[in-house]
Amino acid sequence: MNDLASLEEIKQCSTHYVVAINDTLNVISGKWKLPIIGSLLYDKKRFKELEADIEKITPRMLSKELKELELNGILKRTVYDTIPVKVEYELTESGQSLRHVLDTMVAWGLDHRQKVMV
Amino acid sequence: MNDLASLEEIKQCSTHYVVAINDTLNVISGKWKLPIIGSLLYDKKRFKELEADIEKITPRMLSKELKELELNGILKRTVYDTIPVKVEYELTESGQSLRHVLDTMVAWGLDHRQKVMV
DNA sequence: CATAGCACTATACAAAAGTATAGTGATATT
DNA sequence: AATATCACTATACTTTTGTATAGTGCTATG
Repeated sequence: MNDLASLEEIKQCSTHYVVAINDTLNVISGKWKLPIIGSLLYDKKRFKELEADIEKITPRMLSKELKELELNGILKRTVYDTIPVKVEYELTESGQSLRHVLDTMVAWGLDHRQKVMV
Repeated sequence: MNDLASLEEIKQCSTHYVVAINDTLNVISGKWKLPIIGSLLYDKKRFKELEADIEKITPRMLSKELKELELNGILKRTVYDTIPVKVEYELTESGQSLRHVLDTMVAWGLDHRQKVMV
């Protein structure tokens, strides 16, 4: 194994890392994803409940973000065949497992704020 | 302690959480922050080195992001009084400690990709 | 029969983030 | 004297992200 080959390996490896980090980032970044995930961490909720829970969000944004989160496998949408229809949103296993990532971010955020405020 | 009071406490507490998470997100989100931090994880580097290291970044973006990261206490800028001037960028302790957050994000990203790809 | 609630969608617009391209002022090299 | 290097900055532009406002089709209630 020469230096160039191992350099290539390092690059490919760090590329994989960056891809994985970006997968995670895409799921939680933007103005509304975190509030939505936060609101669903302990309960399933309906559209109107989310809308009431998350201050200032418009139905357009809520609808858009819910679709994206569903596509990304973070939440599950269930339509009940009642009248009027009832639609429920709940986190998937993946969505629930974000809790660990968020905890780590809370810890870093608090620690960093304390370091910077000295 | 009545129900309303404890609800208020929960809200305030989760607000603190959200603030801490956003502190962390602000430091790593955007197109170029992660590549820059990644490039500095193992070495201090000069402007031109970073520019060469990070494919397709423009000097405008590099300069802008470096400024922001410095302001946020993630990296330290050192100017050497040589001719021509030499400017070095290196991660602060806070910057280095991001490694743990990034590791958690890598783990979640890989795990999630595997779950979704089934 | 008007009004309200549910779960959204449509259209137009504004703000933020990122890109392209060129240029600065100092010195050093050919 | 022309060209190159370093560490950027300036200006104009495009793309992405988010906002504002109104409206849809359904049914239930007063």
